[in-house]
This record gives sequence, structure tokens and C-alpha cells, in this order.
Amino acid sequence: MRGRARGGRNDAVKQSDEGAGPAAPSRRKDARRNKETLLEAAAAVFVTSGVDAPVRDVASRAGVGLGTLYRHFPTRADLIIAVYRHQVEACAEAGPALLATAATPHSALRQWIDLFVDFLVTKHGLAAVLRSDQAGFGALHDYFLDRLLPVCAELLDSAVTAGEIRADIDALTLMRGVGNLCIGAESDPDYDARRLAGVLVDGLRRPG
Amino acid sequence: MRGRARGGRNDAVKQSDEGAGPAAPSRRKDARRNKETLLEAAAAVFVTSGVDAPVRDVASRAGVGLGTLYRHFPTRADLIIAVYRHQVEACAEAGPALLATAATPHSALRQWIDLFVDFLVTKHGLAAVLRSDQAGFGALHDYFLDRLLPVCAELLDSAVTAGEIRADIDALTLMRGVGNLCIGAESDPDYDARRLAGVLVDGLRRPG
Amino acid sequence: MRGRARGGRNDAVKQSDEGAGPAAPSRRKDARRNKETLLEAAAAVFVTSGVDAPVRDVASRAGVGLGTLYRHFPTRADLIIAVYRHQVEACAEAGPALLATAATPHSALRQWIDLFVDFLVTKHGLAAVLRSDQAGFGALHDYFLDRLLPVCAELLDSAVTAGEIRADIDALTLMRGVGNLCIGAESDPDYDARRLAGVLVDGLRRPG
Amino acid sequence: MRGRARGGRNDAVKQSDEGAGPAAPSRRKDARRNKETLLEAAAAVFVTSGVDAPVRDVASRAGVGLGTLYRHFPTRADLIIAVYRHQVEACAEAGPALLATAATPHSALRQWIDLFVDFLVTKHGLAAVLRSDQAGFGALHDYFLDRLLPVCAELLDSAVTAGEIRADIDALTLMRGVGNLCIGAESDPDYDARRLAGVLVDGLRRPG
DNA sequence: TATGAATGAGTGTTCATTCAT
DNA sequence: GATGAATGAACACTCATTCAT
Repeated sequence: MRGRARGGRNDAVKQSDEGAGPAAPSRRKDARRNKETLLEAAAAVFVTSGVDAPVRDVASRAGVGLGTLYRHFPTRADLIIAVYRHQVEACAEAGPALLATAATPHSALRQWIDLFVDFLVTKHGLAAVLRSDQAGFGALHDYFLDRLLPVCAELLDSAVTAGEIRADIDALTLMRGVGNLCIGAESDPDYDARRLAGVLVDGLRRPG
Repeated sequence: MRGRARGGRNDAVKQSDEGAGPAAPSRRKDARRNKETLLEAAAAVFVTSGVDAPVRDVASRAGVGLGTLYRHFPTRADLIIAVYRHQVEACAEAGPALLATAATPHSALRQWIDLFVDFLVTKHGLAAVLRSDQAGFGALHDYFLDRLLPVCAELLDSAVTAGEIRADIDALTLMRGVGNLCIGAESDPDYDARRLAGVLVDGLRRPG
Repeated sequence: MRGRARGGRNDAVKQSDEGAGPAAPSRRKDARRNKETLLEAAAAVFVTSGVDAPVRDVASRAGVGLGTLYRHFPTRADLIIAVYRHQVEACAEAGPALLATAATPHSALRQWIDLFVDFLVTKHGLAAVLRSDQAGFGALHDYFLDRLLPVCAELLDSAVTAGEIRADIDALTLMRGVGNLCIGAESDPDYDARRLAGVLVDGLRRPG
Repeated sequence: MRGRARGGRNDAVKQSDEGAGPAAPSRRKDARRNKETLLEAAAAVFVTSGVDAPVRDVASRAGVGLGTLYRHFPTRADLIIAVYRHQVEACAEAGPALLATAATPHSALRQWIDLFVDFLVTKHGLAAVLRSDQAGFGALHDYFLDRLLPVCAELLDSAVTAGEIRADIDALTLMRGVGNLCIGAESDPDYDARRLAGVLVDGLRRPG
């Protein structure tokens, strides 16, 4: 982590113009254009250098000024959120769907965790960001939790209710655990985060 | 500012000799004293700021010059190793002991992992250092692996041989997984790394 | 400490554009201003402490931040080049001119070497930088050679062709020799680098 | 150059126990032994890393403490002097001999300069040390001058008296010029310091 | 007398963030 | 609104020199 954050500002992040509601997209065409360019650039840079890449690299790749980047994304977390919003959204939506189609709630949970792992692992360094002590990433942390925690909780609850798994692991702990398991996975082919996550979910099963 | 650090909770770091054999402890009393002071200071700083704390902080807290620190511990990894050597050693030695006393190999593994988790969780930021891509921590990484990997492997093998657990998770993957699970645990009381590690080990059990 | 350096004797460094063509001078007035200030400060510091002076001194004297200096001149060599570009340029252009006006090629060479010596001697420590084994000065070394070597070579060739001088000294050797002769000349009034260089060029004459 | 010298102390260096007179060799056998060991170590280190090598390297190679080195050679210059005293001596003695045997004084001078160049070039970095502005090398500078300058002056004078060469270059200037010509020669096979020095001496010849 | 531990100023370099233009 | 120049704290690391042991 670079973590020289000298003043986090973890605003709410619900009001973006991208997600569900069309919450006031910028009136200026060029501004909207810039935002998209930035998102593409950030995505590219994140692939190459991870989500900890210097912000300047992103601005530079997008061909816009640093100030512009900061205007659109006051925080690195805001940028990461925006870049991965769609995929997070898809992951969130997959929860209920899996619950409806899978053989059992535990199976649904397992498949959903796979999705989650895939998402994290393919995003260089993103997993590390679920760590709570990370300064300046509050917004990102909140966003992840707000969106995915309920989904995970529902899957978990269903499995508990079905008597498939133990009840003493809450969704937050599970998600953070899986998140942690994914750290460093992208850079080491010998480390199989997905399998480990599977083992972890297996471990939730009732002993009996 | 120059006062000798009285060290908040630095137990068990008094003797600085190598693991086996009294490999040439410094002949000079003051040097030995300084090394101890540094170890205490480092332990204290690590508790406060994690193992990534600036080396200067450690030197400063120990009341010695930067050069002195570098003399005794050319690398940050060397410092960390020295600080935690005893505990790592204890953890390593506990492996065979548990194997001998526990009801089953899997039980031994479970208890050993608990030990390992406790060690990592109480050391602010140390867990993160098991990540392989961390530059400049080669010595530390190697030390951990050299010392603990065989222990873990033995426990794992025993459990596999006993038919208790699946065979497709190797010791390195397991250790890295557990290590990852511990990241950030010390700063968040709601995140129960120990329990998660337990779940993970449970997940190793044969499905049947 | 923060006051704008008023620059003791820094003439002729006002325009910072590339050699040929007005290669994109910064659009921002303050940036341009800063670059000039840095050039003046660097020139002043070079006079005082030589071209090996800490970069921090230059930034400090210019009253700008370290980052600003690094932005404009990523390498110390870049800074030196910028400071002396004009004079190097003048020296380079003088070669053909002298060849056209001097009585003989050897005379032209001699006068050109005088120019070269004057340039080096007035720049504290610059001569030492022609040494090839100097790490990190590649850019500077290349610049000098790219610009002045062909000029020297032409003068040399002309004199050889005219039968005035021996042919076994190549331009690079001569330039490095003269460069070396100039080392330390600025700080010792009793050491006459110019005269020595003259003797050297005299020594090139055909024995006959 | 390293040049962090924070307190030069250019004492006289005549009184060493090595040179001509047996000026009070140390009474203690082990001390004498240490001095020799240090000389050998220094010679070896100088070949490898040049005369600017960290003093600690020399002490370490000699297997003695730093303090011992400092006791015997309070200054780096003292060490260099001691290491090369014999060869300097030989060079000094060669002057009159050459004058007696060579065809002409100029020829003697030329041969002597060859000797001098050979000495400097084979000593990694030693040539650079003749520069006058080098802090902390006063003793070395003085020694060289005291011993070799008269020799060079005599050769020069003889040639002047014989009408062979111009009279406006004094011995000091010539020696420093040759010394400078040798800088960097050992590390670049393409740079022929010896030939250049020959050209320089040739250039001293009377124009007529 | 020998040792080598300790000192700490000095240097290059990076980057998040602000704000004048 | 957009730009990107400027800031400067932060950090690791080196080594000449001193002096307690």
C-alpha cells in the first residue's frame, strides 16, 4: 500500500451517475467524456500496476490533468469504485439468482464466493483493500460492504436456516476472510485462492 | 526524545543469539546492550506502527543512531526476524509436540494453526509480509518458510496419511492462506481470524 | 532562506528551449519562470560548489521545492545540460567558422580548443564529467559527444588532410585529453590549462 | 571522489619508517606487523576499488580494526603514500639516471614522463588525487610534489638549457597536466593517456 | 595498544495533494 | 471547468570519524 493519505474524506458514494438511478449526470458533454476516459485509463493502469498505482499515471494515461481526476474522483477509492461498479453490481445481483437456482443454499454460497473471488483476484491489489485499517479507503470499504454484505448475509442465512452450516460466522467476517485469502493471488500462480476459499466455505458445514 | 525506551510489552527478546548454538554474541557489553535496546524498541514500535514503521523510528526510540541499527540489522527483515525469532521457534517446536499428544493429526494441525494465528495476529502487520511479492523481505520470507513450512507439512502429511483430510492443499498454500486470513486482524476486534482459520482447517476434512 | 535567488553571474540562460526548433516551451508563465530561476540558481551553485553540488542546494537557492527541480530536470545531467547548452552550442558552431577563417586547419583547431578550454575551465567541475566511467551522467556525456565530437573531428581531419598533424590521435581521445587537462583549473590560478592544451595541440604537429 | 573529509590534517609525511632512513620503526613487533598487513591490504583494495575505497574495506581486508588503521595512517593520504612510496621513489630516482643516459634532455624527459604515466595509470584513481582542490589530500599532494617536482624540474631545466623546449611551462604545471591526462585511463582501454602525454611533451619542443 | 561499535549528517528520490493560471 | 506545476514531508541508506572498552 502507498498509504500516505493525509486526509481521508469518506463521503457517501451512492450518488454516482453510473449505477442504477440516473442521478444527475454531468450537464457538460466534455466532463462526461473525461470521466469515461478516466475510467478506461484507470482500468488499464489497474491491470498493469494494481490499484495502488500512482494517481498521476492514471491521469497521464487518460490524457487529462491531475486536477480533473481529483475533481471527478476525490479519492482513490472513488476511482476504484467507479471502475469496478458494474462488476460489483453483477456480483451482487448474482446472489439472489444463485439462491434461486442452486441445489442448496450452501451450494449457492459456494458459487457466489467463487464469483467474488474471481472478481477480487483479477483486480490486481484490490483484495488488500478490504482491510479495515487502511487509511483513506473508507469509501471503498463502505461501498463494498453496503452492496455485497447483504447479499452474502442472505446466502449465509439461508444456509444456516437450512441447517447446512454453522451459525457462528457472520457475513462480514466471511467476506473479509475471503477477501484476505485473495491477497497476492494474482501474482503467484501457485497460490490457489479460489480453492482455499472453497475449503473455507466447506469448513462452514455442520460437523455432523 | 533521547531517553531509553522502557518498552511497553516486550517480553522474551532478551537474548539475541542465533537459533542453534551461541553463534558469536558480540564481545562488547555495550554492543550487546544496544542490540537488546534496539530489539525492545523495535518490538514496541512494531506494536504501535506495524512492522513497516520507518527504521528511523526504531533507532530513535532506542536512543541510538541510525548507523547502529543498520549495523545490527542490515535489513528490516533481519530486525523483524530477531524480534520474533523466539516465538517462531516456539511455534516450530510445537508442531511435533502436538502431533505426539493430540488425539488425531487433524486435531494437531488445528491446534498448531491456532498457535500460528496467535503469533501473526499479535504482530501488527507481520501477516502481510508473508505475501511473496513483497520486495526486500526475502530474508524474512525465507526464514518463515524454512522454519515453519516443514512443520506444517509434517502435520498436513500426517493428517492426509491418516485419511482425515483431502490431499490437494499443500503446506505452502495453507500457510499463505492462514497468513492472509490474519491480515488486519489485530486492529479489528470484530474480525475473528482465529475462528476463520479454524473453519479453513475444518474445510480440509474429507467430505465423506 | 526562501527568498528568490538573484543569481550572481548567470548570463545567457534565459531561454530554455531545445537546440533546434522552439520545442514546446511550457505554456505556464510561472513554470517557465521557475525553470529560469532554477537555471540561474543552478548556475550560481555550480560556480560555488561545482556541478556535483547536492540538488537540494539548487532547489533551495532557487526557492522552489525539490519536486519542482525534479520535474524540470529529472537528472542532474539534464540540469547541467540546460545550464550550459548555449555555450556548448556556441562552441560547436565556432568550429566550422574557425575552419573557414583561420590561416590553417591546425590554427583553427588550436583556436577551437581554446574555446573549449575556456568553456570547461569556467564551469567548476564540469570537465571531470567527461570521464567515461561516471555513472548517471550518461545523458551529459552523450550530449557533449554528440554535439562537439563531430566538430572536433572535422577540425582534426582537416589538419590531417592538410598534412599538418599526425594522424594517430582521434577526436575522442583529444577531447578527453583536453577535458582532463582542464580538471581543477578553475580553482588554481597557477595551473594554466589553456596553455597546456595549446602545448598538446602543438604536439600534434608533424615532427618533420 | 568521496570527499566527506571533515577535518583534514596535512602533517608532514617525511618521518615514515619505510623510506630511506630507518627513522624509528615501531618498537613493537605486532605493530610493525600490522602496518605491513595494512599496506598489503590497502594495495589489494586499491587495485580493486581504487584509492577512494571506503577505509573500512581496507581495515576489514587486513583483519585489523578501524582504529588500528587510523593509528598507523591518520589520513587516507598517508595510507596511499605508504602504499606507493617505493614506486614513487623509483620514479624519482629514475630522473637523474635518465638524464645521464638518454640522448638528449628532452628524450630523458619524455621517458621519465612515461614512467610517471605508467605509475599513475596503474593505480586506480590515484591520478585524480593530484587535483589541488581535493580536501584532505594535502599530505598526498605535498608528498608527490616534494619528491617528484624537483626531478621533473631538473629534466625540464636541462631541456630548456639545451634549447630543446620552450621555457614557459613550469614543472608543476607539466606534472599536473600529465596527472590529469591520466585520469580515467585505467578504466577505458580506448583512452591512451600515455600517447597523449607523449604528444604533450612533444608539444614542448621549440617551434623552430 | 587494538578493537569495532556508535554516530548522524548528508543525499537522492517518490508521490499525494493543493491551487494558481 | 480544466490543467499540471509546485510543494515538501518522508524514507532508505552510506561512510568518515570518534571513542568507550
